[in-house]
Amino acid sequence: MHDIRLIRSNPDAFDAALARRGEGPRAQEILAIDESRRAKIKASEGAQAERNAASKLVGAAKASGDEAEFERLRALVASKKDEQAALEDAVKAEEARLTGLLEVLPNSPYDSVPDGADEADNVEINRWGNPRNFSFTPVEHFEVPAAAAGLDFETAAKISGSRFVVMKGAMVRLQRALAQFMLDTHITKHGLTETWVPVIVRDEAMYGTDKLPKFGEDSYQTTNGWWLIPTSEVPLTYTVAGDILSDADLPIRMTAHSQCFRSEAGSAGKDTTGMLRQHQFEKVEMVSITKPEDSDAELERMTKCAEGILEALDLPYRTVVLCTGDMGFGARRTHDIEVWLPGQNTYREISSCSTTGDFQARRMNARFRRADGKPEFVHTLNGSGLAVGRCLIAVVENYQQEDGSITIPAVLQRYMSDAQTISTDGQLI
RNA sequence: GGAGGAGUGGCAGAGUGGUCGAAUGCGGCGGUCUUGAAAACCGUUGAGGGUUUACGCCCUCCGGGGGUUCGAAUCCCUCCUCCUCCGCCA
Repeated sequence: MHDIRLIRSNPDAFDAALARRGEGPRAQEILAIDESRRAKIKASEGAQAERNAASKLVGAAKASGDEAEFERLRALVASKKDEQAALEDAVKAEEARLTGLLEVLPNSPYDSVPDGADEADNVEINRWGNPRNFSFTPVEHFEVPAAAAGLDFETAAKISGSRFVVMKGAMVRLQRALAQFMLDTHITKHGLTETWVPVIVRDEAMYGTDKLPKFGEDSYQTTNGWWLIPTSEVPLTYTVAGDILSDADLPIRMTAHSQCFRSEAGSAGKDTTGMLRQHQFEKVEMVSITKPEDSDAELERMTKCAEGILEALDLPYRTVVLCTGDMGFGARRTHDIEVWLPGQNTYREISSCSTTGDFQARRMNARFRRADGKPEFVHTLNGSGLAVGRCLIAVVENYQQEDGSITIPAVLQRYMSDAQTISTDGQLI
């Protein structure tokens, strides 16, 4: 949510930021409503003050036995009450209009974010590792025999439909190993606190993390109105909703491993083969809550945490800063990490780390207090560390062998009974 | 699922129709005392909004929403949350 005072104090900057995200100017319209809203607040409060004053005199008139005065004041209070009620309704209507406008406007990008229309305009800021030289033509993950032995899309379709998978044997073991390795690394090396959260949440949590009202169709809702989380960013970030934290509590750094659910509305026909884009997938998420002055450094730190996982797995990647046109709704700056997929002969997104500044904090009223200071909004950041399913794909494709087997990355072997290979028929050896 | 009970300031906890944004205690902050600290004593200490150059003034908030009343923390309705007991259950 945008800060109305900021818009008031610099409407041109607000519109300029919107323009960078491809939105038309809105400041004039917003400020007109704001002005009308404030005028109505003034009128409403004035009527309320008069009502309060008269109301105080009623008791005194009654006590002194002045029945005429008592009745006169009573009538006055009653009329002021009606007047005030009408004015207050007008205030609420204006506030609803204002909120309705603001809550669907995307966050303002930082100056450091490159302008651009789509992913073609993203700017690479880091590249690590060299894609392996294959003595054969590498194939996609679902075509690698050792992986194909454990991936069953037909059965998944029978149970649930398209964009689901049933995994068996070594594949699931590998996925579990990856998640464990990511969590353990974040906990022991990166200092994040492992957190376990609900995957079913209320409206408020979705709204507070800017998934509602605009992106409801991207997520699933239960019949009683709860939402299946599209990412554990939602429950993790919402842990601090409504709180006034002490500055000594910050930063808060959390990590969670959870199932994520996405309807993938609008991506029909995209990535339909394999398990790159699923309705249900696993993700290890990182969320940080910081003081405003610390969030830029925290984004760098978080990005490094995610990159560290890929480096430990010896998977080549590049990191890009998303341009204004490719950035998500709530982000001020986003780093995407793209892992090399030899089967697709390209880099594909495996992590996205964003700072929202105080955008989410305003929506969920998450604040902190410095010694002797007034409450201030925290900054919130979120990032994948990493998408487990996509990491599984990356391991399969990068570690595939000519005979159809898969070599297990060294750091994962201890999670897989010290096996070194997944054989062509899907056995650990 | 059934039956009860409860949600008040950072925390604990009074307040059951007006003088209550709210006693008291703890905690925090400032001060007196002290070489320093502790103790004791004194003072101070919620949030949001409107308005003002500013000092300040005004409005709202006692879990959320609605209602009764001249007047609501207090009465009524409703929702949410927590607790206790029973039932069921991973």
